[in-house]
Order: sequence, then C-alpha cells, then structure tokens
Amino acid sequence: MGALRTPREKWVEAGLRALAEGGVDAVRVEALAKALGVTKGGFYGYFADRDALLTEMLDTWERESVDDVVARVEREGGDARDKVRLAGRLTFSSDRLLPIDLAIREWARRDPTVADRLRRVDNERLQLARDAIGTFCADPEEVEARALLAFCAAIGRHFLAADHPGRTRAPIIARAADIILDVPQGNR
Amino acid sequence: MGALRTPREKWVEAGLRALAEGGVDAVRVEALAKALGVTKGGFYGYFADRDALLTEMLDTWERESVDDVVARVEREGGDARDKVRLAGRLTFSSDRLLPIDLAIREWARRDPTVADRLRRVDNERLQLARDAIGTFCADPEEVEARALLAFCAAIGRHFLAADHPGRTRAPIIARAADIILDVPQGNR
DNA sequence: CTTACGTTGTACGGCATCGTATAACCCGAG
DNA sequence: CTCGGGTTATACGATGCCGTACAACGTAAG
Repeated sequence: MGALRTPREKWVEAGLRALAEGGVDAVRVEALAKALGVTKGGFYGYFADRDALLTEMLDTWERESVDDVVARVEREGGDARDKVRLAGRLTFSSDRLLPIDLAIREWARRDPTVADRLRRVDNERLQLARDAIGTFCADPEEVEARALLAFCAAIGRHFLAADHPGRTRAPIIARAADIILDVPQGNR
Repeated sequence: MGALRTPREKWVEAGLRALAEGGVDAVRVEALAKALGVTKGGFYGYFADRDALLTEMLDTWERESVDDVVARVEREGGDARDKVRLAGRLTFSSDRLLPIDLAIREWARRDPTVADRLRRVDNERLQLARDAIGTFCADPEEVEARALLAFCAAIGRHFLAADHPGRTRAPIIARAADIILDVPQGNR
C-alpha cells in the first residue's frame, strides 16, 4: 500500500501549533500543509473539512489538559497547597499547553461549542482547586472565592501587559499565591 | 460641498464594535460598510488602508479607557478601596469598554505594536491600584502582589468558563475582592 | 516485475477580502 | 439654475482560502 507520509496526528499537531501561535483563524488547511512540507492533497482523506480538524484538535487538547494533568497530580502531589501549585504549573506553565489553553479561551468567547468544552475542562480543574483549598479552609464561600482567585490569577497574568518597575514578575506571583492560599508571611 | 454622510468617527465606532464582537479579524472594511449601510466607497477617503483604521481605533480606546476613567475616579472616588473598586467597575464592567478591552488583549498577544500600547494602558491602571492599596498596606512587595491580583482577577474572570454549583458568580467575586483588599470578614 | 491501492500534487470553481479607479451623485455657493 | 467639490457607488484586478476532481506517484503484495 502507499506509504503514509503525513498521518492524521501530524495534521492535528500542526493545527494545535497554529492555534497556539495565531488563534483559530490561523488554522488554515493550506497553511498547515505548507508547514508540514506537503500540499493539502492528503488532508481531505482524513478530515471531512476544516471543522472536523478543529473538533479533533479540541479532543486532543481536552485529553492532554485534563486526564494527563489529573493523573500526574494524583501521582506526585504532596500536601493540598502543593497540589494546587503543581496543577497550576502543569497547565499554565507548560510551553505546549499554555498557549493552546489561552488560544482556546479566546476562541470560546465566540464559539458556544468551544465554550461548552472549556466549561467542562475548567470545572474539573476548579474542583481540584476547591478540594485542595478545602483542606485548610472551612468556610465554603471562602473556599470558592480562593479557588476562583487562583484560577483568575493563573489565566489573567498572561493577558496582563503591565510592568513591575525594579522587580521581576516571578516573586510577585509567588507572593500573590501566598495571599490566595492564605500562607502567613515569615512562616515559609 | 458634498454632504458628509459617514464621517470618520462612524468608521472608528463601527470598527470598535466589530472588534468587540469578533476580534481584530472581524474588522473588515466591507463588513463595516455594510453595518453602516453604505459601501466601502468613502472609507479610503478617510483612511489610507485598513491599518490606519486599526491605529485610530486604538487611539480612541486609549483615550476613553485611561483618561476618562482616571478623571472620573478622581472626581467621584471615596476611600482607597472604593477607588479600586470603582476603577475596576468602570473599566471591566462597562458594556462598551469591557469587550473592547478583552479583544485588545487577545490582539496584543500577537501584535507587538498593540502589546506596547496595552502595556502603557495597563501600567497606568496598575499604578492606580498600587496607590490605593498602598494606603492600607505597608509592605511594598505585598502591595505589588495585591495590585497584580486585583488586575488578574478583573481580567481573568472573563476568560474563565467554570460554574459555581449552587451559587452565583457575583458574591464570590465580592468575597474574592475582600481577600485581595484584605478586608476582615464580619467587619463589612 | 507487475499490479493494486492508498497517498500526494495539481488544477479548478467559488467566495471573501483588499485596495484602486472612475463614474454617479448630492449639496451649497454664486 | 448651474456649477464645483467632496462623497459615495460600482466595477475591477489581485490575493488567499475552501473544498473537489483527477492524475501522478510510490510502496507492498503477488
């Protein structure tokens, strides 16, 4: 049989790369083909149309960013605060996942189907944060507020352009995490 | 002289509306013309090209979202915490400004020119937060962390899709604001 | 080697968009 | 009323993209 030079996954992978770099609108069949060094000839053998690729990209992302992260946190996580921090790092500091995640958030604001998927994913992630924070905070409303805050900070910081004159971002983020996780200062 | 049916500002206004609803890629000359009930005929009399319109849209946004907000906060603001809350509301709860702001954030991630402008705007806004928080918090690092947190929460919440089973978002946000602004509970 | 079949390249029609050119139009001045 | 100028509509070429059709190609099986 004919050799399979550009399998299905290559298209999905290229699609996610394009999504990460330029948003949904940058995911164009002919551009992906060019990036893969082929023409779009083979594309329509795997996918009915561009939409089918987009759907499969979302499937891949959902699997990677929920199942994989949850599994790893369960395997490695220490105490509750560490788990939140690890989940945050895995999702929002990954060179691969982070840009995809941000691009999907933009996309979700304008496409209800994508918004539904993102809701599912965010709900699972937020539950992780609730569980962890709940171990050291009794008031349910406060748990909810802190979990929301953790999430907003993890996402929001990437959409924020401001500088911190005379400082670097990292220690400020760490300090902000302490506030969210209610860590007394001088006690670290 | 010929009547001026569709002045420059109309195009900018329509452009900002399109930006708010569909992102930069939705700002297309012919689509704006259609929305204005004319053809693109007159457009190129005012603007050299699409880019010139985009630049002018950014000018308008920058003026509205910095100068106007700062002026109004100075005029109306009560104590420091109230000022932060008011600035947040004016910018991030405005039906007009909020969607534009979010769209510009997406845009800025991919266009360095826009990123520079957004940085200028965000820096001014963040300084407001620093000033206000500094009035009740002595540690400069903590001020920075809380100001950053306030900002991340204001932006991040609009990119977050999660639900809060059995609750509404508003009181949770209010509680989160209390955490950021270090308001003791039972003392409101 | 030959054949069969899946993969890829090429060509095409259709559509949306940009930016230009030019003609039609409309209002106010004289 | 007529004329002049800016404003707008229309037509155009160019580009980029989608999805289809078909021919060219290459590998594995026989």
